[in-house]
Amino acid sequence: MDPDAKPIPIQPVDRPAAGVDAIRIACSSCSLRDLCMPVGLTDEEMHRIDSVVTARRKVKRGGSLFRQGDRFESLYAIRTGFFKTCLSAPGGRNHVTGFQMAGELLGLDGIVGEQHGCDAVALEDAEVCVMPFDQLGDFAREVEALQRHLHRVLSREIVREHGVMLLLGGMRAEERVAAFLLNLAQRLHARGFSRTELVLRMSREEIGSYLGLKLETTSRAFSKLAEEGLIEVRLRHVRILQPEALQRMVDHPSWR
Amino acid sequence: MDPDAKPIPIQPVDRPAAGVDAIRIACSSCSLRDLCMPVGLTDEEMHRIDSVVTARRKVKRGGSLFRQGDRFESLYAIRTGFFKTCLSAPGGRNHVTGFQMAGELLGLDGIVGEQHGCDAVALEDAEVCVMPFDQLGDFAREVEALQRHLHRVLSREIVREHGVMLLLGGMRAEERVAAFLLNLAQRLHARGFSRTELVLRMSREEIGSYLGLKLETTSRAFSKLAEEGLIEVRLRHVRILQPEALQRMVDHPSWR
DNA sequence: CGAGATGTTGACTTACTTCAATCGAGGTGG
DNA sequence: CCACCTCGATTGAAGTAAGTCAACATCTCG
Repeated sequence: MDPDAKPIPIQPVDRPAAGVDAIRIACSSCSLRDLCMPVGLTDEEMHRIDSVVTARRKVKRGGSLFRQGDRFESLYAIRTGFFKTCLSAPGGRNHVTGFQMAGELLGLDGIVGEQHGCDAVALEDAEVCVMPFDQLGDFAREVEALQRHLHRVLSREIVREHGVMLLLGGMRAEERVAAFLLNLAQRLHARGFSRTELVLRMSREEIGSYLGLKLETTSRAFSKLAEEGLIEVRLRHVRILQPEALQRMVDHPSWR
Repeated sequence: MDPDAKPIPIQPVDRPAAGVDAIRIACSSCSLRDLCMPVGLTDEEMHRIDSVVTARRKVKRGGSLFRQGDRFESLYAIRTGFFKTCLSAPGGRNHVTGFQMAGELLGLDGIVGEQHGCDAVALEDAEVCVMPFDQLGDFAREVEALQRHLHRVLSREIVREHGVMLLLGGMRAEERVAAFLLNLAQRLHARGFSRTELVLRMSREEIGSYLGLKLETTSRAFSKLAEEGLIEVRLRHVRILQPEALQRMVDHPSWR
């Protein structure tokens, strides 16, 4: 089920892999810099950050970057690919707590307790930057901008989860799916993709788990939204036809 | 509806209020220190923290410590009393995101965005320590232990919300209430109260909002648990009769 | 091409909501 | 002191959204 779980080769910075991707690891020249890192760093500070991000790691589709209970040592910044984070509760049950894309951080819930609090599974072949947390902390004590950035990233995750709680606590199936699609589209758009056309990387079951719905209910909600002319769906391809109408659903849910 | 919303008098450290509570503000001599602050600080560092916590603030039952949209300037550590945090979504709807008690921090979701992301409402007369976040940050850059502590507090909140998402996403009413009661009892017990006997500070409606249930459903769940002999309920007084059985409900929910 | 995974749809069941009536505790004023 | 009121909690009956079970369609990949 999980072909390449743990022993994934680390790509050291001073010995880049051969081939097309043999680029030196450097945040200073990374196109995602504005997403992961604070803006307005001096060259000196930027150079220092380059020394914190020591390695990259590739994760194949279906493989885990880390698992619940693994020793926490690093945060990971996604360079390419798409992840889900999920909790495995006792009894074989499983709950998706989020989906993450390029430029977003993984592992924040591991800081307390020294071990990862969830699984991070790649939904497509992915590559991440490894950021040893001790070094990140050392550096954050020297550079206020980085410290502030770290605090904001943590706080943003708290706010994001508030939104999910709102969704789980008081929206009906179609509204949840609408919120999910708008959120995804907005994040993809911030990365230069279409605001209205998206390809889902996850199954109906994974979406359902995230939204607190069964897969059948999720599927029905997609169909209903399509029937109402708000979206166009064919399997994992979704086109948002009436973003304002979807937004209205999210802003004015029918109860609570 | 809200007798003392905004203009609550600040109690400066160098001019303590007259009367029984005329104690110098000092984390170093605070009984809740182990809950709010990292352990193992030197006297010097402890003294420095005392200079960060510059003021206390009293909030009457029903009053707000801060409101969604207020400018974020400080974190607050609860000294006495009990709070709820709630999001007011457009349309007059309202959702409780958490309940906080002595020794816990309020305002973490305000760090990103420079403004508070929720309302913090006192469920009983309360007093908090005001910790200006800029100063806290300055100090965290000097003392690694404080920095680590801050990171852990933020991370812990993320983990806590994961638990709530699990609850909202996949448990039935009775299981949610069981989880809620056990969590409350555990936190109260860590503060020296009984592990089995508790007085709820919040209404059925507020509990329901937190758990994603209507107040009637919440009430029914309480009654059912009582009927099954797991708890004893009289209004807001709850006695936990079979903690293990409750724990089993939480560990082995019937679906998802 | 065929097998297995993934997605859709229908019929039925269930858990929660909704609406409404009742009860009891706490507070106020005659 | 008690009648009265209000608010929160409880309980019942009816309605509904989502879950469950199952059949079928469609895509993917060896």
